[in-house]
Amino acid sequence: MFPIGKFSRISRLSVKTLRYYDQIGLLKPARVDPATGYRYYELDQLARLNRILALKDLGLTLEQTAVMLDRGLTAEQLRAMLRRKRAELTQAVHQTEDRLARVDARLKQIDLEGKMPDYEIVIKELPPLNVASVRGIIPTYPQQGHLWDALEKEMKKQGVWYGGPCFTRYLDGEYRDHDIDTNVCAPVAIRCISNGPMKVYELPGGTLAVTVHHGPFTTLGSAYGALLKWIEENGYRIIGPEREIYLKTGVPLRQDDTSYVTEIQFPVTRKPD
Amino acid sequence: MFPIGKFSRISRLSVKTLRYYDQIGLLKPARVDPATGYRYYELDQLARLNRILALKDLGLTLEQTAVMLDRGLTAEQLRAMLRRKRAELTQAVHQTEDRLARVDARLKQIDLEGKMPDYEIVIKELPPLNVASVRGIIPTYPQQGHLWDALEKEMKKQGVWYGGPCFTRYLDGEYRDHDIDTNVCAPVAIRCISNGPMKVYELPGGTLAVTVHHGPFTTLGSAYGALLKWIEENGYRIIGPEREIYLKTGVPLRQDDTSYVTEIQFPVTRKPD
DNA sequence: TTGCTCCTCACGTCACGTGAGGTGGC
DNA sequence: TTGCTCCTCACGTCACGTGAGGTGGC
Repeated sequence: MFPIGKFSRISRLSVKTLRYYDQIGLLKPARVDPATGYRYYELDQLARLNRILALKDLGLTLEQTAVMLDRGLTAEQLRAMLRRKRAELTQAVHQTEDRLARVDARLKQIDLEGKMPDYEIVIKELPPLNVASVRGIIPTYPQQGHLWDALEKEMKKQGVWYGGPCFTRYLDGEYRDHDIDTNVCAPVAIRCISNGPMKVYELPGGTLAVTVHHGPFTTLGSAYGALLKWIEENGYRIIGPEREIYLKTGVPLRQDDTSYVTEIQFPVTRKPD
Repeated sequence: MFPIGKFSRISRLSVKTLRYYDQIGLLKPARVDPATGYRYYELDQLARLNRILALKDLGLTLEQTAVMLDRGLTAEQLRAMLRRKRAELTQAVHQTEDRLARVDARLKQIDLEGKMPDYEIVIKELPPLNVASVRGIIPTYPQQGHLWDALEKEMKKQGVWYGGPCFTRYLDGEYRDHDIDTNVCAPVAIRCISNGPMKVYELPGGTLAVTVHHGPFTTLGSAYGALLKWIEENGYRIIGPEREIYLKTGVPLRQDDTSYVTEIQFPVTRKPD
């Protein structure tokens, strides 16, 4: 019978850890002196302790470890648990590798430009979104006013309110400086219906690479440039039309208003390695 | 000016998160109503928020993020910070991959044998250890009694006490069944000196693959087998003589006492990928 | 007035580590 | 008696999430 200190030296676990394992019922001492509360362990308990450490080492939580040790698991349950762990770990490896790639991209950029980037890019998961929208071909980017007018008119007619900031989607799938296939959108509650040029549908959710541009529309190009470069350098691939979200604009709309705020979103997916 | 709920929807961060960032001073609202405590944010703050998320995304803690944003860091400091992060992440990837390999080894084993292994193997880091020891060539493993006698005699003469369980090291570096180069050791406090056959020295610390055998010395072989198999399968390499630690023995020593407990340790290192 | 939004505690998470303050055993 | 070991709280960690209980604004 070893008091906790000796058993700690034998097992090379801290006394605190042994007490904690006692507390959560993972490894109870063989005997506890009822008068003093002293814990006494047997060498036999090293077997269980080693099993605990081995499972912990595989990445199981202490609770999962307790379950595995105390409910006699079948080989099949064991396999299932380990397979789940395997999937988790594989994903963790990928996530960390992605992160590493982003750190590397930062380092490279600092070496080139000696400073933090002008645009911060973030990956976000967005839920699906119900929108009312109007689609049309516009001669140049600034000339989309009539699409907005048509959308607003129909929304007013149906008495529908905006459920968030409006945005435009560019559907060509490549950069064009004229005759651009454009889709102006307003988030709405679900109770409005397609009518005339206005279509109501659900935009699917998913993974988006996002940045925010503070400044006039005339300099939006640099935000696009930074975002596209980032997507390329970090091993993502664009899988759908981008969205340009007008977080702050004004009436009348001016192309060179420096107080405007615009968010750009590209749906992306990781390139396979 | 947006109250916290609207700003939450724009930034796609939870209200709780925004309040938390306020609390730790990472992102204060542009204005707080002194009467109601209501928080109000400006769109301008999205710039800082995105910078925060981007740095968090690289794996910095919120505290490190705050440091980077608030102390104007030089490009050099920035680089240093990111390099440290890089090293951390690289190590994390390796650790997770190792873990994955261990889970795979388990799965394979379950497929083969349909159960948990008889021996649990754990990797441990041990500190250096001062030992008194006697070395000699013994005809077979059980015949090491005279080495122990010599060690005990000299320790008694110097009045030295055992500082932990005794152990044997086998120095041949390969398996032999006769004429084994053997080193019997007792941990001691530092204040004893080499004399005659007894040598005092410091055993270096390091990484060891460890298992515990519960049973007689006659079946120690299966513990060795399991441990060596594990080392092979998990991509480690043996880099020194193993230690056989006698956690529980008896007087007189019996080869077939089933209550004995013995720990086996192999110094190892990861094989390079 | 009714909902909705906002507020501030307080507690939980995970696997322990770090004291503080006190007692038992040789 | 002096050290050493052991004990039990209580609190901290990290980045929030989850209520409870209450108030402000339209």
